[in-house]
Amino acid sequence: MSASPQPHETHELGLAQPITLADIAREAGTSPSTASRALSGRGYVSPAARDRLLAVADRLGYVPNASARTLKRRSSRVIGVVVSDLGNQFYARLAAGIEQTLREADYQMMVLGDNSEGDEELDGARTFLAMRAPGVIMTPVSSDAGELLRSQGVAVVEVDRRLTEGCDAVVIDNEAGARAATEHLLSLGHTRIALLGVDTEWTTDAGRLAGYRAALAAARLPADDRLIVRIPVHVDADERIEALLRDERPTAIFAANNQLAERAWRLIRRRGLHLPGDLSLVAFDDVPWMQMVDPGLTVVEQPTLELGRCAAKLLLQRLESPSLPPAVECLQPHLLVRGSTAMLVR
Amino acid sequence: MSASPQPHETHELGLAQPITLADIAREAGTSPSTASRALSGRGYVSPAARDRLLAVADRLGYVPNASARTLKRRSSRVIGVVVSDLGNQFYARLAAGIEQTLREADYQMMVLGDNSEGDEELDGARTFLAMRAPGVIMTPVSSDAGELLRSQGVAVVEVDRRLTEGCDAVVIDNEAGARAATEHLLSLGHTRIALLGVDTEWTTDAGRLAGYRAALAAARLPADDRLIVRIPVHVDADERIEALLRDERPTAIFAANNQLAERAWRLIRRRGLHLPGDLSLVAFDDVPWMQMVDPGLTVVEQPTLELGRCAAKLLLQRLESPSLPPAVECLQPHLLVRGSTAMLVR
DNA sequence: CTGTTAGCGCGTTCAA
DNA sequence: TTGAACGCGCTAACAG
Repeated sequence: MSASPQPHETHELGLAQPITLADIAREAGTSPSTASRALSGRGYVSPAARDRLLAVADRLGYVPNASARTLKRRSSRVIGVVVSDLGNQFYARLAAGIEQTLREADYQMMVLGDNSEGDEELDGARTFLAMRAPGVIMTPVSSDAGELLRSQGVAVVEVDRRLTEGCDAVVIDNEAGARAATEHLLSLGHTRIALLGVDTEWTTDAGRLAGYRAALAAARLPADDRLIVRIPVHVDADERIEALLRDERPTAIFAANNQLAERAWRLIRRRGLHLPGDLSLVAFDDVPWMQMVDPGLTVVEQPTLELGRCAAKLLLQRLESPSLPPAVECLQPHLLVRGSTAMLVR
Repeated sequence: MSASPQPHETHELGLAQPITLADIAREAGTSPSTASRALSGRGYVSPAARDRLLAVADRLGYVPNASARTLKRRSSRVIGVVVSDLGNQFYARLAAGIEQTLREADYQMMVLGDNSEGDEELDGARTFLAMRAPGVIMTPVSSDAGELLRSQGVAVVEVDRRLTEGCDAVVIDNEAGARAATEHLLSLGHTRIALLGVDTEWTTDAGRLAGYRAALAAARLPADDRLIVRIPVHVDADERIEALLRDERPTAIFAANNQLAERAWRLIRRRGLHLPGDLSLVAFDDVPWMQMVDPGLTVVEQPTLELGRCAAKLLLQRLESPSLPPAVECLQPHLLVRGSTAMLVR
């Protein structure tokens, strides 16, 4: 029966190969199946046997082989997350929100960054397919990845942007946010308001552009196309912004994301222009530096952490009930006025 | 033989179960082993068979089952990374550096955050053990995780901090950096220089403290313990910093990491103090906001991305040659003077 | 160069 | 309540 106590004092310096269910079963004098039931907590095991097994497992530092389990169960506990850029605080925060609710449900998060590149996104999808991830959350670049995933039965939720019809998604009310920003500027007397955006058809950019336009239209102001600067992904924004500053001289700028806001802010400063005296600036998405600079930036704040949490919840729900109709959540941003916007003095 | 062409027009809306090596072998009229050899590129396969196999695999969108492969090979292509806080730009950048060189070597990175909690770090280690990760890179909190990992034969490299003797590591020359910062302050005439650090025995904090002390000693200045504020992890720094500002009034502060620098900066501003007129401030570790605020912060800049790259390289090397003696790389930081430090006016 | 055989570690029948 | 047998998908021996 059970062998001698065997202190087994840690530090098995050699290439101690991992102990398996069979090992602990043998040590506890049961069959592997019983050990499996005891340690995975599914199926009947007598309390006595369970205790014995648990004790042995603990003593030997048993770590279940995730690959074997995944292979058998045909699904892992890893949820894939693919975002545009992990270095951007917006996406980092989004991931933090996701991670938080995922770990409460005992799932592992694995984050990958595409660089807003469809190819890398597709690679990521394949990685998650290979790992048999039951679900993936992404800020979609192209719909290829999502379609591939869904065609293989993995649950997908799109977050921040919405690209695929019939897919779970959680987004921000971009139009409302952009409209609020623009209206704020209009209320301060600005009429030459520039929009700095990304040139894509993503719902984020399209929505923010629409909100900007709507606000102008409501104020019966014509939209001046020269004031609408839409910069393609991966194109250096600085030139375009400089040209705007130099040639068009708006009295106010609405920057549609934190990245563009940063570029604009730096160029404004480099040019020796002052906020808000020479120019007003509003950013979509609040990140820490915007509160630290002087004057602080007026922003459209988004509930970024909540965005992530919500996406994770949606995914979890989908995993439980695959046949539910697709859900789309829309969270509200809100305007936070700081010092970078002021009354237009003429 | 091979069945009818089968267009297979995507959108297999059902729960299309993943296709396996057996599927593509059957379709190509070979045995699974040949298919394996062809697709994994190890072992002899006739060009003809290979082409056929590759074509079928491509057509069917074959994605190898990572779990099965890992189970068989007893090792995965996933390298674990565990850092203190993914939200901190320092760690984010570190991870970016790691990811970069890892992917060049065709490894996947999986990042986990402990919150400078030994427990969470240990959980992370178990996760990677479960996944059969061949190696792990970490900013160590306690040596338990590393020891567990190494006892199971997984390669470990410590980065930023060094905790375990005989372990590969890549660090910054903390002492030199701190000394440069303090000397800079001394050269400006400051004598009441406070140190804001973390209260641990980690090499980062110990090194920075030592550098600070060494500079004072070299200037034949006594170290005033009331000016040395060491804040334990997870303790709110604000109170301690406020007390320092209120009760001790140093003329200069050396903040030993970006986090503490941010807290200090905010409190200084809230108190209505001006940099560098009322107080000089130097930070260890440069992050973007430090250049954006006015005045910009004088910092000890570290090659963070390179730190990550270097750690990954070390790991890769260890994986190739497990028997090499442990290597410890030490990178040099350097002082970058901006506007937050100035001559002491009395 | 190819196919057959066997087994990685685990979970899940099914009988006992 | 337990154990024996099987198979998840892939790869490594070994024959052929």
